[in-house]
Amino acid sequence: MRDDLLTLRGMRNILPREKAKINKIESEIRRLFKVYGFKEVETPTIEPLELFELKSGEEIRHRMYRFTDLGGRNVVLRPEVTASVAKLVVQEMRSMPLPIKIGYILNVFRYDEPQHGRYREFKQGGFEIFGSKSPLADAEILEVSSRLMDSLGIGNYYVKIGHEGVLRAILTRFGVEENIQDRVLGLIDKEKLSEAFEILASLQKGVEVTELIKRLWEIKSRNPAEALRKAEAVVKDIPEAIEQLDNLREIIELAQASGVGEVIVDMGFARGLDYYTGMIFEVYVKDLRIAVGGGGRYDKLTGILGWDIPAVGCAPGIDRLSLVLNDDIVPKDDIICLIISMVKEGDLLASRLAGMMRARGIPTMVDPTRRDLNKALSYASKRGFKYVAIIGSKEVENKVVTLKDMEAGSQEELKPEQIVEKLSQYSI
RNA sequence: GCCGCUGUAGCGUAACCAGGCAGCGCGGUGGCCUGUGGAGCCACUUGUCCGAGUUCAAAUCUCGGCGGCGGCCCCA
Repeated sequence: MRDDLLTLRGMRNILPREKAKINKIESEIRRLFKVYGFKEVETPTIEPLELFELKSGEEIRHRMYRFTDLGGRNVVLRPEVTASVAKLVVQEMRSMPLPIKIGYILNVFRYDEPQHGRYREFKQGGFEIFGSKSPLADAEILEVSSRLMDSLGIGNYYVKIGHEGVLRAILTRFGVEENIQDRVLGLIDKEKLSEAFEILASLQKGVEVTELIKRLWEIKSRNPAEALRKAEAVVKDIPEAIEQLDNLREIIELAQASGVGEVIVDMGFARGLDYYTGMIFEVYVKDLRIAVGGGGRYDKLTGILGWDIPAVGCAPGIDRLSLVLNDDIVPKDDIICLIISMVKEGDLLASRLAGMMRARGIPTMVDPTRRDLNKALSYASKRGFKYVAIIGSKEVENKVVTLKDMEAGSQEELKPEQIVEKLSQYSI
């Protein structure tokens, strides 16, 4: 293989076994689209650079595949889908009744260093609800994320949940501007608290705000009620923050009522995307360090694009789900019968039989090689086919086909119609 | 962007530490064997990631690049 033609770093070929798992995950996601009323859409792979400069956050921004197209436009391969879908809704769906529920399954591109579960091209599913501020919408997003895990048979997962509104309410109370808030939350997200505090200190915001954030940041618990109680005690003098906490409590209660699995509340949790305004979460599988999905509320994003409606959504990571999925979740599907025509005069009968089988939906293959019967049987054996249909000069003469059961080793001479009938139980 | 491990045929590996003819298994192709001997036998197929350095001699030692795997960061 010429090494200048090798697959690019971070890109990969997806082989049949892996692809079958991915298909399984996608079909579960599409089933949930229908069960929950999300309409699937597709957005362009290439978007204007500006779309993601707006609110996607520093982390994603400097990992974009960006280039100038032949028309001189600054463009990127989408690093995420939410901004595109928000734009789609603003651009195309202004006359639709709210709420608008949109789903997607699309590939995205980020120029990260590849490692376990991280590629430069990967696939996300997505569930987005536009036009509702209600905690019911937040809870539904948590519910559908959780339901996907259940329906894929992934039991050992938990949801890490936080709320950017609480932190933002505190910062707003102390007069910190929004773009500074984005930076501070970004640093808190990276657990670089001291750097976040340096920014606040340089703005002369006093020690009180850093103290509040620090105490809030320390609250992490598997017991949501307990975490919320502690958080309330911290922000008791800031009504706007209390309001946000109440919102989080309501969301968690609704989510648990609908059957969301284990929840861990983390008040110091922020996310790298700047557009989040409220509840945020990530889904983790135990024993795997990386998130298999995430999401949150982003009430300001569509406003920037020209239609001010609240929104909440999530994105399951299809490749990462595949990583934790057992191979045996996908049924083996393979050819049931290999038709071997040993002489040229048998080809016509072979074609006729193959046509009849396939019309009935029986997975059938005609051996196209005209090799020794031994080798053809060897091929069928290695591939695990259930039956071979042998057509030689003897069969042509008697207008029959020898059907051999590869597992039992037995065989019988049958008319083509009889073979179709016998194997019709395998039709798909 | 940073760090660690690693790189031998299509795949899996031996030889590497301690420099001296690159070997094996699987696969693939062709042939032999009257059409079921799903086997066997024979033959063929293809390789030391790239580039410098040390050396009489480099798959082996050194350096750099590239790739793979993994970790940090971030996420999906």
